[in-house]
Amino acid sequence: MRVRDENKELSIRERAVEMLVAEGFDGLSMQKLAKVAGVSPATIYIYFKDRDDLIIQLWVGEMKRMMHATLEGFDPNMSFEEGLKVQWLNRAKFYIENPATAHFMEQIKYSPYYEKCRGKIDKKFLNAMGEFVHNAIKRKELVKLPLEIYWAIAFAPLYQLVKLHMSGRGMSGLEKFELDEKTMNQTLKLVIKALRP
Amino acid sequence: MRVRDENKELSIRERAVEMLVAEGFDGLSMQKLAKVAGVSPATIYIYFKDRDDLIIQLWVGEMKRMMHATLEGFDPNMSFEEGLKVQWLNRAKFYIENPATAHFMEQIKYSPYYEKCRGKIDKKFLNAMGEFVHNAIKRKELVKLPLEIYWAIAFAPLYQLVKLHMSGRGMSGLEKFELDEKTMNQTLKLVIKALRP
DNA sequence: AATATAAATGAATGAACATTCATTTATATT
DNA sequence: AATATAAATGAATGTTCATTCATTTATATT
Repeated sequence: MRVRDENKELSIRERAVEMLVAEGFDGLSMQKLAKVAGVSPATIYIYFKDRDDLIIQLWVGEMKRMMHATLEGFDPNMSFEEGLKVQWLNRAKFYIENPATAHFMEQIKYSPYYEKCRGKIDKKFLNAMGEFVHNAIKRKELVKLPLEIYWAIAFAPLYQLVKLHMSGRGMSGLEKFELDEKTMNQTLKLVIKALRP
Repeated sequence: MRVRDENKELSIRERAVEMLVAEGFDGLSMQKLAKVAGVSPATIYIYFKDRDDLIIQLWVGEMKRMMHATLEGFDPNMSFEEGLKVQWLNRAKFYIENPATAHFMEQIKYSPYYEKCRGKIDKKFLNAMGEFVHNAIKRKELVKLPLEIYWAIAFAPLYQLVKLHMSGRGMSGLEKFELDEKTMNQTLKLVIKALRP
C-alpha cells in the first residue's frame, strides 16, 4: 500500500495556524488552505474528519508542544520561587519563539471551539500544577488561596505582556514595546512579592 | 422623508454580539443576522457599510459603554489604592453584568479586526489612566514602573478571573467557580501588595 | 393634500464555501 | 513481477455567503 507522506500533514497544520492567525476563523477556508499547503482539498480530509476536527486537532497538537516546553526542568517539589520562575521563563520563551502558536491558542480560548478543546487538556499537567501549589502552601512559601487566584496572579500578567510584545506596541499604541529580560524579571519579582506570605 | 427606526439598529447590534459570542466569527452571517434581528438583509447595509464595518462599529459602541462604566466615580487624583479599587470593581461589575459584551471584546482582541479597532480607543481614557499612574508614582504610593507592567499586574488577573467566572468552571474544568465579592477582594489585596513600594 | 426623500424591503446575483467521488498513483507485501 | 491497499488527486456538487437593486413605504416639509 502507498504510505502517508508525513510532510503533508505537517504542512497542512503549519499553514492552517498561520492562516488562522493572519485571517481569523472566517478567513480559513479548506480550498485556500489546500492551495498554500500544496495539497488537494481532498487530501485534508484524509488527515482530518472535517473543518471543525482540523481546528480542534490543531489545538491539541500545539497545546502538547506548549506544555512540554513549559515543564522543561520543572519539578512539583521545587521551592515556590524557583518553580514559578522556571515555568514563567519557559512559557515566555515558548510564546516569544512561537508567536503564531501563542496567538492561535488565545484565539481559540474565546471562540466556541474552546468548549470542545478544554476537556482534552492533559491531566498530568493539571496534576503537576495542583501538586506544586499544594506543596508551596504547606511549606508556607505561598499564601493560602484557591488555584484560580494563584493562576490569575501568577500567569495572567505574563500573557498580557506577551500580547503587547507580539503587537510590538505599548499601551497607547504609539510607542514600541518589547518584552525583554529586564521587563520580565521586574514583573516576576512583583508577582512573587504578591504571592509570598 | 421617512425617519430611521432606532430600534432596528439596536436590534441588529444586540443580535450581532450575541451571534458572534455563540457562533464565532465564522458563524456570523448577514442573512442569519437579518432574520434574528427581524429586518431585511438590505436594511443592515443602511446602518453599516459592510460586514467588516459592522463588526468594527460593534466594538466601538461596546468599548464606549465599557469605558463609561469603568470611570464611574473615578478621578485621576484619587489615592492609588482608592483609584485602583474603584476601577477594579467597576470593571468587574460591568463584565459580570454584560457577559456577552465582555466575551465579544476579548474575541476581537485576538482577531485581525483588532488592528482596525485599536486606533479608535478614546484618548481621554488613556490620558486619565496615564495621569493616575503618574500621580501615584510621584506620591510614592506606587512602585516606579512602565505603564505596561502596571497594567499587566493590575488588570490582567481580573480578566482571567472573569474568564473563569463566565465559563462557570474552575481550573480543572470540573468544579464550579464564581467570582464573588470575597474572591475579588482577596485578589485585589494581593495586587495592591505587589504594586505598593 | 401633494411632494420629496430617505428608510425599508424581498428577491436576485455571482462568488466562495465545505465536502465528496471516481480515478490515478505509490509502495509494502507476496 | 504481480497484487493489494491506502494515499492522493482534480473536478464536481449543492449550499451558503455578502452584497445589490428595483420597488414600496412612511414621514417631514411644502
